[in-house]
Amino acid sequence: MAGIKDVAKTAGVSVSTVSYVLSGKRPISSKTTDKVLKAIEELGYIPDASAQKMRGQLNHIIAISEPMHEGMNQMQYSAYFMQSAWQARSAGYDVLLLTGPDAVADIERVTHSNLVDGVLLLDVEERDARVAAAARYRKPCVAIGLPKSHKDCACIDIDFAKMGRRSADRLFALGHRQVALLRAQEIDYERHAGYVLLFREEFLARADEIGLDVFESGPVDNATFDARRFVSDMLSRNPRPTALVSQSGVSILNLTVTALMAAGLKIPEDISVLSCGTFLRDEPMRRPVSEEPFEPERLCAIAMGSLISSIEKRQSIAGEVTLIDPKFIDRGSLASAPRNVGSGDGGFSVSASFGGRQADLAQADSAQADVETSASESIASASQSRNLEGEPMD
Amino acid sequence: MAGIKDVAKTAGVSVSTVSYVLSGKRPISSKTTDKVLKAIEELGYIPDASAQKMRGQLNHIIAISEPMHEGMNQMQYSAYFMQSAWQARSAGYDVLLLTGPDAVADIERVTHSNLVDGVLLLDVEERDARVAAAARYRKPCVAIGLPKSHKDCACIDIDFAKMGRRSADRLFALGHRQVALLRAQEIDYERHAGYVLLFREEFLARADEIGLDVFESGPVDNATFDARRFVSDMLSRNPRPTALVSQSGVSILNLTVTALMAAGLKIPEDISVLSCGTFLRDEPMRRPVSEEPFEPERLCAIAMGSLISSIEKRQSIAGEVTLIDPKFIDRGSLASAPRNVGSGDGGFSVSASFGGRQADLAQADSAQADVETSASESIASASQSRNLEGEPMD
DNA sequence: TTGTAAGCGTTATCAT
DNA sequence: ATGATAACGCTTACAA
Repeated sequence: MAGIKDVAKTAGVSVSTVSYVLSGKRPISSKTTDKVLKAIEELGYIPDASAQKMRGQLNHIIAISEPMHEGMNQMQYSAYFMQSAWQARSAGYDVLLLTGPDAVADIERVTHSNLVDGVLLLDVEERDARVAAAARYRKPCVAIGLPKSHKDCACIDIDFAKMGRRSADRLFALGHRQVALLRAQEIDYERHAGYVLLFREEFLARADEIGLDVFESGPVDNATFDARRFVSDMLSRNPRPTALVSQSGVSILNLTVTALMAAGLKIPEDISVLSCGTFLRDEPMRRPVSEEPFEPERLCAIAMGSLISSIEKRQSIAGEVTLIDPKFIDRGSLASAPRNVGSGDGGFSVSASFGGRQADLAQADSAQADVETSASESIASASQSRNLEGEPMD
Repeated sequence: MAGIKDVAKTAGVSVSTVSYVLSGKRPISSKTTDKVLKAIEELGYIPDASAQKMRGQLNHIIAISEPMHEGMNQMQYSAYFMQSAWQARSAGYDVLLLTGPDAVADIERVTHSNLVDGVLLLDVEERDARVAAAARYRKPCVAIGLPKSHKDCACIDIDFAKMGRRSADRLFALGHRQVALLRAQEIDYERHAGYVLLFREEFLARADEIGLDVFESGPVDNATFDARRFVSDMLSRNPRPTALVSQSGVSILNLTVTALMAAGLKIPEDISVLSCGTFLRDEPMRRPVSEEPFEPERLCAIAMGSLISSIEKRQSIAGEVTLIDPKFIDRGSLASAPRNVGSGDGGFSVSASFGGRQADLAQADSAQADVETSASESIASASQSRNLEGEPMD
C-alpha cells in the first residue's frame, strides 16, 4: 500500500508538500504540484481515512438509523432511506446504515468511537428512545419525525397536525358533511408512529369543530382487511359518507377504491377520495387518488442539509424543530359533495345489492378470489338496474 | 472525550494494561481488571475506531454496493440489502452503503482508504464493471450474481440456468406441451441482468430439446403492460397454452393472474402458473402462485459468511464460484395439463367472450378502471354459460 | 516556496 | 503481572 511517504519519495519532495498539494492549504509551485500529482497518479495513492481522522479531520460518514420492525412498509422506508443516501453522497458523505434492534447502543457505539460525523434518525416514533438519548451522542443528530420530547435532537417533519386540520377543511369546503375515515394499520398506532396519531387526532378534532360527521373504520390489518365489508358498512349509513379520507397503505387503499367502484360509485362524482400521509407517486393504482403525501425527497434533503451544515460548521442544532407545510397533489379524486345521497332517493342502494349477494356467498368458495369476483358481479347487476331506470350508462 | 490515557490515569495503571484488559491478549490480575473496568464504565470510554485501525485492527465495516438504476425493483433489492445488513450486523460488522452512480470509483475509494474491510456486490449484471475491476480493490470482494467474467471476484448465485431447464422439465412432466412465457421487464434484459437472460435462454433451449412449445410474450413494461391483451393473445392460440411461466414482477403477475381468472380459467385446473426468479413470499397475491424464488436470506447468508471468513482469515477467495440449487415452492398453482383444450371442444372459447366485450369497450370510458371492471363482468357471463352447460359451479 | 517534526489514540514489543 | 515506548499514516505548527 502506497502511503504519503512513498508519494513524497517518488516525487522527490517532503511529505508535508504532498499533504499540502492535496489539501491546498498552502501555495505550492506548479512544478512541484505536477511532480506530486504524477506520483500520486502513478502509485494510485489514496490517503488513509483513519490517519486523516486521527488528525481531527472529518470522516465524511453519516450514520442512518432505521431499526427494522414488524410490519414496516419497506417501500416507504426504503424511499426515505434511498433519498437520504443519495443526498449524503451528493454532499460527499458515505452512509453507514444501522438496522440493528438496539439502535441506541449502535448509535452510541459509532458516535463515541468517532466512526461517523453525524446521525440521521429515520422512522421516528412518538416516543423514540433514539431521540430521547440524543444528548449522549457526541455528534450532531437530526430526526425525520417529531416525537413528543426532542430537546436534544433536531427534528424535521411534515406538519401532520396541519395536514389533519386542512383535510377536514378541504372536504368541508367542497360541501361534504359526512366523511369516512379509513384508519392506518393498527400496528402503526400501536407503535405510536407519530404521524398517524397526529393526523387522526387533528383531523377528528377539526371535523368536530366545523361540524363534519366522521365515520371511522374499525382496526385495519393488511392481512385480513375486508374492503367490501368496509365499503358496505360505510354505505349503509344514512346519510352515507360522500368522501373517504384514508390513512392506510397502497394495497388497502387500492382494495377499497376497487370496492367503491364495484359498489357502483364513481370517483369523484359519487364519492371523493383523499389519501393522507401516504406516498402513492410510483404506486400502481386502480384509479389515481388525490393525496397529501409524505415527501421523502423534500424531507431528506432538508434533514441532510441541516445535518451536514451542523457537522461542517461545528455548531449544534439540538432541539431545532422544522415543520414542513403539507402539500396537496390533485389527482382528480376530489369533487363537490353530490346531493341526494340518502337511501331511497336517486342514489344507489348499494347495501341491498351487497346484501343480496352476501346470501349467495355462503354457498360459494371462501377463497378471497371468488369474493372479489362476486363483488364485480354485483356491480354488473347494479349498472344494469341503473340502466333500466333510464340513467346514462356513463 | 475520554481516551485510553484517561482510563489508565483514573484506574492508576498504564495504558498498555488498559489495552490488554480490553483485548484479553495478556493475563491481568482480577484486581487490576476490576479497577480498569470501573474506570472505563465511569468515563464511558469507547476506543477510537481510527486509532485502532491504524494499528492494523479490522474496522468491522463492510461496504455494500448497490448502484441505483432506473426501474429497479425496490422491494426486491431492499430484500437483499436488508438481509445483508442483518447478516453483517449479526457477525459484528457495520454496513457502509454505496449507492452512487460511479460504483467502481466508490469501491476503490473506500477500500484504498482502508475504510472498509470487505465489499459485497449486489444487483450484479451480466457484464458488471464492479466485478471486472475487483482485482483493483484491496479488500476481499463477494458478488451476489454471476457475471460473464469474474476471475478476480468471488461469486454466489442461484443456478438460474438449472432453474430454467428444470422449469421446462417440470411442466413437461406434468403433461404440458404448450406453455406461455411471460417475460421480465424489457429493461431487465436491456441492462443484462444475468439471471433473467440465463433463465430464459436455458428454459427456451430445454423446451426446444424436449418438445415443449413456447409462446413468449412481447416486451413487457410495468407502466403499460396490458394483462387482458396478453391473456387474450395467449388463449387465442390453438391449441392454447396450458401453463404459464412468468419471469415478471409481482404487479404484472398479479394482473395476469387476475386476467386469467377473469377469462374463466381456473388455476391450476385449467392453467398452471409458475413464477420464476421472483420473490413472492410476502407479496399480497390475487391467488398464491408456485415459485422458483430468489432466496435473499440464503444467498446473503452464504455470501456474507464467506466474505467475513475471508476477511478474518485473511485468505483470498477471488474467483470462487458458488452456485446454489434452486428451490421450488409449491403454492398449488401447478397441476397436470388439462385435456381437450383446442378451440371448439369442451374448453372455453374465451377469446370470443373477450371479443364480444371489446366492442362495447369502444364506447366505454377509457379509464383503466373500467377496462378491468369489464373483464370482471365477462367472467360473470362466462361462469353463467358454464353453468348452463351443466358444469359444476365449483 | 519547501522541509522537519510533533502529535492524534491505539496496539504490540520490549523491558522489568 | 505490569509498565514504558515505538509505530501506524497523516496534518500542521514551526523552521528555514
